[in-house]
Amino acid sequence: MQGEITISELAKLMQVSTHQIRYFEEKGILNPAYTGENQYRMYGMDEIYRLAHILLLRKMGFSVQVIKECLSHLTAEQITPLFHQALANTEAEIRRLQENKHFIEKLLVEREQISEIEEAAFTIVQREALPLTLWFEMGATESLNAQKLLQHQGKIPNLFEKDIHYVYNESGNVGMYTRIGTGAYDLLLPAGSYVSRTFLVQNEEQLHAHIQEFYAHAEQMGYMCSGPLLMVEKSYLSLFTPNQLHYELFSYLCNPEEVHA
DNA sequence: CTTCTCACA
DNA sequence: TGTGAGCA
Repeated sequence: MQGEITISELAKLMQVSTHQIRYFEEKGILNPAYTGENQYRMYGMDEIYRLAHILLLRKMGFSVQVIKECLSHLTAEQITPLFHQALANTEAEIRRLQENKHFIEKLLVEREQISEIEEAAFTIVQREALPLTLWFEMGATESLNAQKLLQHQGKIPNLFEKDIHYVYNESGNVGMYTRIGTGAYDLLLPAGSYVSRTFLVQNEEQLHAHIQEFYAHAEQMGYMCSGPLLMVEKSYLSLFTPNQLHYELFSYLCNPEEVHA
């Protein structure tokens, strides 16, 4: 026995904590070469390689329990499917991080747009067709409360990171829709011209006031609004404006030419 | 510097 | 699956 190193030297060499090395020992996957008279753990080349292997497997996301089996009785054939699983898991993690990145980018873009919004301005906007999937419906006079959130939990992942579309239909109900990634949808907002207004409110009364104002404006300007009134809530934008919720009201225009003229 | 144990996230 | 505190 010659040339062995102490636990803190091994820790520094492998860029881990001494704690972690003792933890691996407690779990039975890394024993010291020997322990000295002073009870110090001492490690040689074999242990360095073994620790390197352990750290590699940890990086792949394996539990210490699984690593223990890899390093003892598992054959190469038995390990291969585990590696495929590790590959799938890290691909999933990459997708999760990509979504995270896109959301942050979207936040920054929308914050940029907030500052460009003209106060109390009604505008005509062109929209692409927008496929929406239904979350749930409620009476138009009802409001979204904690109980309702609880009842309809789980149907929409990352709800508070989404644009929530309130669609007021003729039968006096409001449908809550979000855009989901793929495939089927319950409602397709047509591409075309919409009259639109974005604003911030602190409470429900202000929101209702804005809705009334929107109707009044549409009538006054002679917009032939067809189809339902639409409202979008972007709760995540409150990150930039505490205690205020961001909304956009809009409605489809069937005669945009007359409005322009 | 090391050891161990305990509580904590 | 680790970390931090406290002790000897």
